[in-house]
Amino acid sequence: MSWTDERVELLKKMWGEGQSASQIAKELGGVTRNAVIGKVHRLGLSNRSSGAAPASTKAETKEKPAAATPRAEAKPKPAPRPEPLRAAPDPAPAPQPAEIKPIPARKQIIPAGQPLPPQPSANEISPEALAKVNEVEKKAKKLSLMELTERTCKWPVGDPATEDFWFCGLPVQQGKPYCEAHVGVAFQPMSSRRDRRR
DNA sequence: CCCTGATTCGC
DNA sequence: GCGAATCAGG
Repeated sequence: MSWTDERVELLKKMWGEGQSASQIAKELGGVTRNAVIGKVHRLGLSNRSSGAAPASTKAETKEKPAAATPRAEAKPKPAPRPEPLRAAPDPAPAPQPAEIKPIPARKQIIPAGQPLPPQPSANEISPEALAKVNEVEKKAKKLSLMELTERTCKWPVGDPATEDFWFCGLPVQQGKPYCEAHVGVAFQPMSSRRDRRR
């Protein structure tokens, strides 16, 4: 893959929105996060500070005081970040890019991708599996929607309409959207579902 | 371990 | 210009 105008544009857009290099890489496809980062630097649109807030979980600015790298020795590192001139008082803290509106006004839509959340309905599920879940939920990482990744259990817990709502977040089972315990209640073998009829 | 961005340097 | 390898850190 090469950096066509379209791809560069998407890169700029996503980077501007605070997306991580790896997320951008996945979106673009055919490139690694390294490639994305490299491109970002070459484009000179490194520091994401345009008066906008982090927008995402992690979006800090790293500072390199002087870490002695084994290979290169002399590294001219003058001004890390100028940003002096510009008398612009501009008190407005939130510029509003006018395009990023991930979450509309909606009430509380649950999350996710596609097959997700069947809350355990207390019945129809093997007692063992239920016990397991209840046990695991205590150890859950209680992630917010934004914190979910491909490797975190996406099992929702609690009432979305309440503050007491979170996602399990434990390590998922290979290829599944949930952790082991939740996979247990999410994927019922047809056989065991039968005769459990109340 | 998972992840983040930053930098270097051979291609 | 590109990006893997590496570094530094959360």
